[in-house]
Amino acid sequence: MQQIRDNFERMIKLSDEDWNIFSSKLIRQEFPKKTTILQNGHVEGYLSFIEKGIVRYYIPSENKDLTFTFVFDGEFTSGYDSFITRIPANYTIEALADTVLWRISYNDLQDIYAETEIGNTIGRFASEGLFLKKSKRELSLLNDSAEQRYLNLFTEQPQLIQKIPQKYLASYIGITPQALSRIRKRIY
Amino acid sequence: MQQIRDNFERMIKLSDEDWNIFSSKLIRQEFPKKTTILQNGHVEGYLSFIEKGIVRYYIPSENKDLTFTFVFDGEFTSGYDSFITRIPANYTIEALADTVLWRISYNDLQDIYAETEIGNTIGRFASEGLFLKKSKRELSLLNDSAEQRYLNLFTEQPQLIQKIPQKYLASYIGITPQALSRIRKRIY
DNA sequence: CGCCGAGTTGAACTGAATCAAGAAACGTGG
DNA sequence: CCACGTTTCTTGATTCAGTTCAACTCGGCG
Repeated sequence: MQQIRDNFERMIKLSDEDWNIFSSKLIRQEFPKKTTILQNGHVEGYLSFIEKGIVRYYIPSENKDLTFTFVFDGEFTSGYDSFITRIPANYTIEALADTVLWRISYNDLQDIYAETEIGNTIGRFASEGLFLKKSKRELSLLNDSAEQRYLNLFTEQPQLIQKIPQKYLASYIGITPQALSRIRKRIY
Repeated sequence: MQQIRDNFERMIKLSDEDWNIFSSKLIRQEFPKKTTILQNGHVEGYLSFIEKGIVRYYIPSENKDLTFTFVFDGEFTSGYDSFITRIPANYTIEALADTVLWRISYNDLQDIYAETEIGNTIGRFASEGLFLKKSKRELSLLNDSAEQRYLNLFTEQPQLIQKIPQKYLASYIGITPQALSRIRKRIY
């Protein structure tokens, strides 16, 4: 839990009182490897903080899934568009490794928004952070070649290349597993 | 101005008092067609609301610019990543048509965040909206063909195709002007 | 009227998709 | 802890969408 508070306090000063209100709503939940955290077609009920684990977002499809996000220890995870809009998600979130989440429900978070000074500030910082992440990704998808995007993963997220099956990485980069295999061959 | 208030009130109830505090900080500013709103390399100083006009975001480059965003009447515009982080933007924002903005400066907005109950809520909604926009775009870039992305513009933003030079649309879609010309030929 | 940038068209080229088959790694039950 | 079956990864051949370079047309504006 201290990990979560530290994470917030990188952005904003948090009084003990505000923290107590917020943390009293957090629920700890474990997801073994390969289990589903949010099912495609359901409304996201939680904003979650990852104590430990890896999480993958993907759009399921008969031919092949489209993986578009990974999240790691120490970050927030949520089907955030669904969480905000209360529209069912068109993607599934699963644990790629054994994962431990601290979660706050939608209703509890709304209460905090309404009741505490700090709630909306936290919500704003979370949204801003997610926006920045997506902005970077947009430019990478428009500007960089597939090979460049793969190399970027090395510098930005080395854990990723160790721990995540190539077929998911390939999808995330925006190419087929075959193409990624050939890029790797070319590089080494 | 009423337009801006209406825009906020689609998201949230706004007391006259809160609105007065907020709107007292807004500055009206005009940008003739083809003028620069935010110059590459500068820190974004404003969050702006577009009363009238069209705005283009692009990364300048010797060979060819990369256009990655358009914004229209009735929406917010800002080099928001730069605005949040206070890091100089690596892109330029320009008026594609004669444009009228209502702007709030960074410092004034921070005061509002600090002083009013409603400030952070507004900031949160703005950030959430921008996040949703970028999320959609990510999936479109990963999932759709160039032709599909062009067709999507018809249904989602028909004004765009009328009013914006094809070379900018091509860049936004992620292809060359030549490729877009051929797609158009194929379709009609 | 002449110029210039935008758009179009053609030809050659390239990165990645697709289809297909074999090799390696993985996990599950005996 | 091994053996088997399944999934993942690799490699090859072919096809395709989009790039690049180049030449030409069109339309608007000085």
